[in-house]
Amino acid sequence: MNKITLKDIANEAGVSQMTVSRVLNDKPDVNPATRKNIKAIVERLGYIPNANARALKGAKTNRIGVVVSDIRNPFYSELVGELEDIAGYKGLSVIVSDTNKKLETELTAIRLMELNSVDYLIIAPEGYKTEHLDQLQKRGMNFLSFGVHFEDKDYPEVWTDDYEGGKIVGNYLAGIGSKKPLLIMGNPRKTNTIDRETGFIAGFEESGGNASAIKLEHLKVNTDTCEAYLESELKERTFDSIFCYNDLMAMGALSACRKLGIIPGKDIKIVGYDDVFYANILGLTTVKIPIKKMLETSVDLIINDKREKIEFKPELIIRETA
Amino acid sequence: MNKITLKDIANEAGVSQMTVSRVLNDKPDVNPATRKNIKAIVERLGYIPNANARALKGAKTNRIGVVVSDIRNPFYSELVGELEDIAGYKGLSVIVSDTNKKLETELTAIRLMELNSVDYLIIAPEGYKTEHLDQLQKRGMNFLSFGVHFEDKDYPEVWTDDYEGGKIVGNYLAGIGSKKPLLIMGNPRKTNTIDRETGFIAGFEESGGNASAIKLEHLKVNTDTCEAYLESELKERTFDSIFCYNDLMAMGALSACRKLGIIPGKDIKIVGYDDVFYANILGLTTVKIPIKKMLETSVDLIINDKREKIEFKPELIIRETA
DNA sequence: AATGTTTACGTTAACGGTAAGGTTAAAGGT
DNA sequence: ACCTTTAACCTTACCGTTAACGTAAACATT
Repeated sequence: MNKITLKDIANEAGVSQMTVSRVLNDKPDVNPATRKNIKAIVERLGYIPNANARALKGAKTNRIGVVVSDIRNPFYSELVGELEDIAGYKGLSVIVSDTNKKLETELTAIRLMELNSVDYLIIAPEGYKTEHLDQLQKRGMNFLSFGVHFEDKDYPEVWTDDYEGGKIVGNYLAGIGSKKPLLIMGNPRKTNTIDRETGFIAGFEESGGNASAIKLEHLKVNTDTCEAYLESELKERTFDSIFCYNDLMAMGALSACRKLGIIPGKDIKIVGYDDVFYANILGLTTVKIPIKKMLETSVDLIINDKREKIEFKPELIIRETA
Repeated sequence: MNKITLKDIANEAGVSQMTVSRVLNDKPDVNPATRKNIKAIVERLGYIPNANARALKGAKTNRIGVVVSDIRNPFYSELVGELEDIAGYKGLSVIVSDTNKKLETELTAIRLMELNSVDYLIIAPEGYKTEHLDQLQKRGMNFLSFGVHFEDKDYPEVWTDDYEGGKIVGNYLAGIGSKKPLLIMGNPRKTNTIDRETGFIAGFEESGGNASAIKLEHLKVNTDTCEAYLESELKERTFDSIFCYNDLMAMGALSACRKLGIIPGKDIKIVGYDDVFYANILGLTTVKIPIKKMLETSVDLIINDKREKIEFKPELIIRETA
């Protein structure tokens, strides 16, 4: 690769490297004329400062890391996309890593981030374990937990009220006359799952539903859609509505319906979670998470080192499937 | 952040930094016993080598960059996801940047990559301009153009035959009796667009269609779906099939159909391009691009510095919408 | 005229790692 | 017993940048 260094600029301008460095970092103690001249040379030669050398000196790298569990899940790819927008405006590079069940654990993903010396780190924690987050905190990493709330920890966090999210769905489905809902949830050890479940049950009862009629299933989330399961299950019709842990699973349900000739919204009610872009395309009723605002808040918190916990509220988006 | 350095390991082991370095890089001239001991200490202390210092010395950073135009487009997020899988196995970190029309151009994205001293760079070029790619080549960057074929350039490339892709759709739609197809394409200056168009026209005629009946529209790609356009257009029914530049646009068409009560596959034929995950969910007939194989090939080419151009063949996936 | 003050630089050392070359003690050869 | 070889280290210098400190000249102050 091309190697234009500070030295080259300094030689060209007839000054020391330090003076160039000062110009580049907008520091004082430089004659305005010299400054202007150096800037012109930098421009002309197309000099790009070496981020590695900077990082080595302990200066900011302007890199922000995100750890997500599956970039192919639209919720996360939208998250990354939004973050890139926001970060871009602030001159930050985004480094993405997904934990991707196969080999990599969240821990190795985090190591990767440290390796690349990110200034900030946003983690959408997959699990319920917090050891690695505790470690991060001890080591002084400027990170934030996104989407998951750890009651007893003092990490900075930005998340949505999952209990409330479940509840508005429970209220709604009971309200439109569902008697036997099926909940297709994800990992039962995640607080997100538990909150959405218990919220749903509470809401369903509150609006006159019979909680004991609720059927609960825990399936793998992500790209493993619940399609296969549903195909067999849908035939028996032991339920009249489905509430899915996320839109991806709901899309699996929609797909199964289509194959079986069951019309969502009419024959069966289906509700997802996340309000992903495709939910709109598909007419999927879902729970919207204000991801853009949450990310703006997250970036604000993290770059200004505000150690706060901020909860957002979800919102029911009613479309055609329920 | 925690700062365990080579020096710390060296002190602990009672050897010089260089010896530790040799162990870490699997180089010779170290006593097996010493090597074992050092490895144990490294493990125990959880030492992570500083990638910046390495990069500064001109060593490999093990970072691979990808430049895509919109991570929210499932084609690209799947691309990134696959790449992370492949790269992960090889111990590479992936740095993502999207060019994201708003501010950032492809050029700044590329600069970002240089800034972060990636060893390799995969670019899915948005435009038809090649100056920045030429520059990259001159500067000796190890990059590869993904998905776009530049006939007269000698960049390494991996792409699919877009002409063929358009042609199989043209053949197919004429074959199932479409008389008046509508093509909804993207940027008319991209070779991808042109090839898919001309391929379609050729295929349509080849299978007995009347090419002059084809209606052609160029709309913005990406998240700006063609929904609004279609809603008004679909009412008049001046066409009996739609071939979209990509699945995202086809999903917009599907959505418009759903809102207007038009049944895809029955009332109108719809074909997309890319065979994104959601195409399967939606039953969308589309053209499949062997993205996984292409990426494996890309990574192989780029890390082994093979300067080749490799073309892949697309495949028609027939589902319910056509 | 001698002494502070300010401005605009330059010098040095360090960040953490590695390539290149030097050093030492033991082993081997004659 | 002396020389050569080799294994297994160590030392030095440098990658590009910047913090901290140093300094010379210009100007102001008494």
